[in-house]
Amino acid sequence: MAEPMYRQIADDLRRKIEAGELQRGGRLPTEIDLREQYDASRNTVRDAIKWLTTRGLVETRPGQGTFVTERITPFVTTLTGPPEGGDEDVYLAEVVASSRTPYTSDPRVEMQRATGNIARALHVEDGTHVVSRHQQRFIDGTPWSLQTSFYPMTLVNKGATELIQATSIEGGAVAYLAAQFGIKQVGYRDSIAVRVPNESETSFFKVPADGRVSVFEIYRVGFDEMGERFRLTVTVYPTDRNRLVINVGETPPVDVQDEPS
Amino acid sequence: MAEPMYRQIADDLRRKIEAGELQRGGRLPTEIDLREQYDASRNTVRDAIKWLTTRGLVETRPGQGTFVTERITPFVTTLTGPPEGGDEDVYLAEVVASSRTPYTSDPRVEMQRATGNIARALHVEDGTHVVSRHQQRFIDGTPWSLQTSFYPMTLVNKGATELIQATSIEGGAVAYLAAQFGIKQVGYRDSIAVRVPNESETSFFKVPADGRVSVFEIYRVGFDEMGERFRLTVTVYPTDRNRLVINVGETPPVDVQDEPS
DNA sequence: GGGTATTTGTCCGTATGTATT
DNA sequence: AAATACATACGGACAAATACC
Repeated sequence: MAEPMYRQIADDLRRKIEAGELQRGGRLPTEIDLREQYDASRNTVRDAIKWLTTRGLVETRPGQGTFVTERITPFVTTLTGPPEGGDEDVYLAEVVASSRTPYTSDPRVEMQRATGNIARALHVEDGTHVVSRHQQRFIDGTPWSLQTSFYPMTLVNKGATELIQATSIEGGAVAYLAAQFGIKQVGYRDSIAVRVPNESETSFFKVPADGRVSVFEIYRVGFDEMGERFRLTVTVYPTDRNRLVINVGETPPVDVQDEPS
Repeated sequence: MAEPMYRQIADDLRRKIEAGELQRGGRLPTEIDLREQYDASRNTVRDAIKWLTTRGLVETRPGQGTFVTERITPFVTTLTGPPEGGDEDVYLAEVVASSRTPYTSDPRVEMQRATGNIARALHVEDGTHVVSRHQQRFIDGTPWSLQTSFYPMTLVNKGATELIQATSIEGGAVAYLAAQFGIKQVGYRDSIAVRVPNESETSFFKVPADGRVSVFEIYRVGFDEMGERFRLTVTVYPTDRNRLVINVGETPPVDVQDEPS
């Protein structure tokens, strides 16, 4: 018995799913039925289902059954854009171009002390005062991303008071800082990691609480003309419904069939 | 009883881990000990451990025990580079710069027919003949990425016979095509997704077979001066040991403390 | 190398709770 | 309210991997 029984059951079910014997979105036999079908105990059948669940092949719904997961048509986010641009405008342009309806919540603004990653990314001392602006973004009503931007409090002291208003900044904060204070963004750097979502993220994105859907965590640091870091934006996207795109050099426009499936 | 018992146990253990009561890399009490400690059954304790395992907080080793996972110092891959550059040289430069030792296997070369994603990405008909070159890459002996490049067979017919040699191409395939055949890469596009690794990937990367560590899958399409797609490179990186970086505009060099942890 | 103790992995059966139809 | 289906929890038995003597 090289393979444990629950793995054999899982592999057989996976084969049936991939062969199309079990349709996308379709319901699997109940645990009791599978128990008889494979001559195993219900717990062993559940182990097999759990194995498939971890791999995102099926999902269970109490009272209803176990279902083959449907493929989500991914939303595409392009990370490369004009160096002087903020994130908001790029985001809006893309979403509108794909004829979807975006919605961004009003920001929750907080005064904080930068610690750990935040301080390191902004190149400030641990404990430095910063403004954080946190927003939720939706597309067609689906929760899409959580975004938090951090600005050194020194910008506010210099008069950039819009940063501490709990309303969206017309045209975006980056354009506001450029137009009003001459702080022009000449470049930015993104650092992309993948991690398990925390509790508030799972509840906002409505992903299963068992941590099998991970999230992209993107740190974007903006540089001004002196090479100083004047903002940090941390954006979190669920990996199950998002795809990131990067263009370098001369690239023709994306067309529909470019999307891998 | 809002929270199930196994969640309460898991939360308590997580708290102890995050508070430092259980050290990184340290061993948890045995399942039997935890069973007595929390006055639960061994299976319930195991459910709690499974919950923590899915979130990457602990890992189990048969015959040894359950351990708090250690943080892996991530390797950083910069996706933005010179538009005319291949991937190999950039990769080598980065690895050498961080004083690590890279190793790339000789390629496994196959003649294939492009289907599905491959055909779509190259903008060729389904079933078109292509050359695939598959390589394994290591850093300091650790498996780091799996890479497969696809080239239309028409390039070989035009004389680019190095593509079908099962040896590394000196200076990289992109430079070879530019120097010998005038096929200059003027830009490329990366499309980044996250998915669960398949069986050969879990075994190569030595990640747990239960699918809780996912992988980056990056499709890189190269464009020539006519805007045509002449190569596709698919690279897979485990997300637990890799971080991707993108630079746009003018960005100062990375320094050590930039690394989020 | 072999044997033994320890520890996690697999599998069973059963009972009860909770969500949905 | 009743039926259905998955979720939680218990206890027990044996297997497999590892460490240690």
